[in-house]
Amino acid sequence: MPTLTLHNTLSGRKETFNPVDPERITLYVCGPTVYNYVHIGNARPVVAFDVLFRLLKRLYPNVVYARNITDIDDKIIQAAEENDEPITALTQRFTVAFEQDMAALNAQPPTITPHATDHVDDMVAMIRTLVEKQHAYAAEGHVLFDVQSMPEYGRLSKRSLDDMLAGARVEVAPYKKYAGDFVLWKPSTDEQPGWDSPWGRGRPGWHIECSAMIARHLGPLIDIHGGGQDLIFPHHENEIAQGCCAHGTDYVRYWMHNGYINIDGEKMSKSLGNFRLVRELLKHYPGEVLRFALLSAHYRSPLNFSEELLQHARATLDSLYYALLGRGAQIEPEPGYTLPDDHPVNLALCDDLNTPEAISELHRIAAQLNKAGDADKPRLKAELLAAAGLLGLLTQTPSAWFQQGGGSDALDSAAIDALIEERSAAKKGRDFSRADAIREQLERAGIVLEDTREGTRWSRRPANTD
RNA sequence: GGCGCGGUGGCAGAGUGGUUAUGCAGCGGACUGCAACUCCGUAUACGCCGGUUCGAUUCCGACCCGCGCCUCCA
Repeated sequence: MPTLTLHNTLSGRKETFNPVDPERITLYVCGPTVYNYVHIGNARPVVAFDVLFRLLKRLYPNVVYARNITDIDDKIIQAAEENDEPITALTQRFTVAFEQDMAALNAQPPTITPHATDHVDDMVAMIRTLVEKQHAYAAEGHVLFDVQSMPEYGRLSKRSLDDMLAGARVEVAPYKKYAGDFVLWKPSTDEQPGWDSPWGRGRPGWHIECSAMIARHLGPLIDIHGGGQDLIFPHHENEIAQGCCAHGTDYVRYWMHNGYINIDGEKMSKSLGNFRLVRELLKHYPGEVLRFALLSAHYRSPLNFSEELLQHARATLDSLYYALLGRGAQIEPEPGYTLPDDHPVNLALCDDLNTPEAISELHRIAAQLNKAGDADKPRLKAELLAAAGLLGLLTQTPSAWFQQGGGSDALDSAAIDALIEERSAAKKGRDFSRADAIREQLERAGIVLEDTREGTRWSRRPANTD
């Protein structure tokens, strides 16, 4: 079995992965707050950690992957108010939308999808423990975590308390003992959603849900916790504080954080308003193109998101699907093929998810397949499919890939086939001007023809490819 | 101000103490009725200055530039 190395934010370097229990690998990734459709930046961790999930399942017999749904939050309350809609209707709507969007990106569902509102009791219990252990205190209906009670606080984000407060831009609430203390529980007004607690009716702070749900479903100490770099501080730092202080143990062995998606060199974010919704992008590009684009750079690097990136991703997938399609008779992949452990794609992914390296290996296999004699093609096709499958790519049949799309006004395949037949007859009679006229006619409708030894085949070219 | 990350050929993007990343685009060929696909060949690189070394894009130090975080954010 190849060695899996992962970049750990705690140490700032790649480390060999040593699980707490090889019989039960535990992975947690921060999921969405469901008050809107998700943007492509939200999709990056989902796709990156989906590759990790697939890889871990290859390496270990039992992998438990949890990704939460944050369905209680002040932004949700505000959005529901603006829509004049019950909170649960709003959160259910966007939870379903999120799951649809991620499925379109070929991301496998996690093993567990815990919802924050199903775990308020767990959160209250955990907060109570923190108060008992004197890591938290109640003040004016709030409960706050006392960061000064934890000497290690700041270890993940590599900051001292003094450094953090030096640049603080936020007003300090009067009920805080110390400016860096963060909210575990806050009071609700009668209009706001709330739950009963020892500190009165209220609702949880943002960070406590992940700690409580991890403890409930995965245990006090887990193997891997992932998310975007912007969660390192404060969210994950505070999770560590809650988890370590409540359980008296370590919290997470390996912290993994993906880089940002940029637009024109600037971070894409909800607050800057320069985001691209996955749902919108899916109207113009197949989900696999978005997935490929997200995997074309290493997960920790910034990724500049642009039309050009997506066009390139589509063209590259075209070329890989061409290799699967072949140029003559259809090739059946060798049955029962399994990717060897020392396969370059497997090794690339085991090296901290080096997806660009893995993709370059896909090109190498595709080139071999294009050149191979008939005897070698089934094995190479099976190899390409298995290697790409580890990345969640090339999961469609080539003809489905090339013929997908086409709006309601597009030619149906029967009409296309009829024109192709007419063109073939014209070619046979050496009437090339008629044959070319049909090629041009179809081209205007977004259909590209290719002549092969086995006959003519067609594919849809998106109108926005220029 | 504090802390962190990064600067690779026209573009995207890996990697390495000494021999080709890879893809796209370019150039030259082969194939093709036209085309597409494919194949063969080919040019272009490691921000700047020092240091260590037989040898540095790769290690160390300074500098320049860009980006991010410092309690909304994937």
